[in-house]
Amino acid sequence: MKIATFNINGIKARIQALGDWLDESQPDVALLQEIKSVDENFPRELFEDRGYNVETHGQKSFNGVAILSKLPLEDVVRGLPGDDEDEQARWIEATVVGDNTAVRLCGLYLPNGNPCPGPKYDYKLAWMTRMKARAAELLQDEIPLVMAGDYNIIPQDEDAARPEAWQEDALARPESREAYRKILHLGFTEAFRARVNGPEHYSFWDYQAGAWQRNDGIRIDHLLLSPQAADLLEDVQIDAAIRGREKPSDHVPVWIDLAA
DNA sequence: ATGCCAAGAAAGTCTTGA
Repeated sequence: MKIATFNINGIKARIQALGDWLDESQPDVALLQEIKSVDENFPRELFEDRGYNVETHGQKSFNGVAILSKLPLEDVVRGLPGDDEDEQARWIEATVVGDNTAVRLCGLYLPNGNPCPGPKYDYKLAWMTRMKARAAELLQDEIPLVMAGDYNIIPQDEDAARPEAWQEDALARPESREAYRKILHLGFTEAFRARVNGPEHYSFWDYQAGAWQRNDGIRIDHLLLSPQAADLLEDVQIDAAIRGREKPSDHVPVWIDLAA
């Protein structure tokens, strides 16, 4: 079961690039972030025509997450549980049933948190505390669980081309990394680092200052696997070349293959 | 790089991103 995460930075602006990538990459599941669309305006027929089931959790202008899946999507949850006041669309869950096992999927768009310090950074850290509680709850089911998306976290210095430029940034601050590790330490395996060591592996390049051409990137899109999911991991890749195409997102897809 | 590019909402030029 091929499961991808992709921050598309606006569905309207990414119809061509996203469609081309889906046709080539043929993921069974694609967890999308920053659809920047309300549910009613999401062009679901573009994906249904390709054989995908579509579930969205959108909002006007900003944020918004979606799941595309060739397998039926069951037990959909929209919004990160734990705060009824939170109106930002950053979390969606669903279950798919593969040939060998069911898999619980969480698609997430973790808050950026800049500028920090400040209220946006407080929101980021509070959101991560809430995510940890939800993750702990889901782990109790002891079925394969995949939490994938734009974490807006640079886990370690080797995950940035210029780590010194990010030292004071909400993506790399010690408090951010600590909150990320607290989630990991519930028992998750970060798929990419389970398979690939070393620097120069990125999932985001800024549109400005020729960041892509200079490979001035950061790795902030991650797939976290529960123990039951980690045991099924067969492959993990970053589709970096997508970033060099016409009208790209500033993020690229990251995907895993699970023996599910 | 405390905003070089991009997207969205809107019809000016903001806000947001990371």
